[in-house]
Amino acid sequence: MTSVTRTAGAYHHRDLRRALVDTATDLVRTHGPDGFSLRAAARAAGVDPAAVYRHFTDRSALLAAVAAVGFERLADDMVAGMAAAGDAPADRFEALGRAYVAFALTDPQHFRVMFGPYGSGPSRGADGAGGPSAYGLLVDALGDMGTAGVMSGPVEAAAMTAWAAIHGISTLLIDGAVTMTDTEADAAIDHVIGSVIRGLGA
Amino acid sequence: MTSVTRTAGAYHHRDLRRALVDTATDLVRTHGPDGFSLRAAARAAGVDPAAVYRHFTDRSALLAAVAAVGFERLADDMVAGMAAAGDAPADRFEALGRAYVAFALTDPQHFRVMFGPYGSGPSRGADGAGGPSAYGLLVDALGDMGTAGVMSGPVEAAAMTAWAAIHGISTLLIDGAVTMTDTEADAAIDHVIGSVIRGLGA
DNA sequence: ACCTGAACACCGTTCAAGT
DNA sequence: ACCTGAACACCGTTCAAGT
Repeated sequence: MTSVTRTAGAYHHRDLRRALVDTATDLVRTHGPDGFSLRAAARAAGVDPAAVYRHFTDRSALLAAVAAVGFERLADDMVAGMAAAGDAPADRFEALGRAYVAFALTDPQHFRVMFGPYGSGPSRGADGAGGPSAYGLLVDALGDMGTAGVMSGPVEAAAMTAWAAIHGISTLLIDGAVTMTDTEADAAIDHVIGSVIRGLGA
Repeated sequence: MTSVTRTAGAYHHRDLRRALVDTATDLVRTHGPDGFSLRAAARAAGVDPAAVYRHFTDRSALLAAVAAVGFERLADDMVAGMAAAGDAPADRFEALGRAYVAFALTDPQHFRVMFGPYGSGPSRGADGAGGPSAYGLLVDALGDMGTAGVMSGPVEAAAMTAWAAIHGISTLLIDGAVTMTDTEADAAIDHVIGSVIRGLGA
């Protein structure tokens, strides 16, 4: 009898909420926010569409959960990039910026949901996983640069400006606002990141 | 008899294509790209949904036309801002940047369509009205700065970097990625534009 | 407590038919 | 040449009903 090993509350799904977020994330990454549907996510999870409303208030709440997953992954990528970059604050900041752009170019659809009308921004990433938020990492990296004397001025203002530049080049590239070859795009990324670091200079 | 004054081919609409673009633009500006529907645009224009396909291949083609209207308006705003700013190249560039951010904050839904998966970018603005494109204006303004000796380096690279910063702060502000008061937002815009101009400095 | 089934008011798109 | 009308396969959301 399998009923013996069955854990309580695991009749249809051990964790439908988690299953829905996982399948929704996959659907968004492959088909984009517009191609994504609540019904398709329910279908992929093997449940009736109405079952989704037991765990999310509506379609946009499910997309917000997908966005939160994205911010956790982005923060992870930034931490990994900084770890590989070494100890020099400017190097660590550059690695953080490159991880940000790389995430956007690797996973444009996910990135779009994170900054679309759904996800409530990068501070959201702190919830759930308990890790640092993407924005917190940026502020910390700039704070380290200030301490090391390779940056001047208030950290918050510098953070907004640096973030705007890095976010801007990311969105321009993934939205195809400008037609570029891969090598041209790399040069543009280099130029933006170099310009940001020079702009922060003490 | 009214039939005497009727012009040829004006039975149902003098220009259904234009009427559809106008109503679609209004719908996008009030309800956003997601709230917009081809059927609602047809309803507002007083025609059957199927009639839209006589003028546009599909829903996204209609949205692309809305985006093109947006790029024409953006270029107009930039020209007006520069005209009011005077003759100094750096002042004119600053006015251009401020017009860009102001457009995004005033008409966020339209701005979103322009840079979403639909509109094919700002170079599109050159078509139709015959006016200059938003990107062309940016490149020209930077070229003038180079001629005046207040900017160094290649224009194309500088244009991408400046555009990224200005576009970035625009999208971060309208997507609510960071929560700010109006005065904080103004300060952030000032900081970004100042940083861009300083970064261009010869 | 959690999920199903059927229903409602919408979509985008197609195609034959009207004028 | 341009538009209508009806149809198709989808949506998001709600609500009574099942277990």
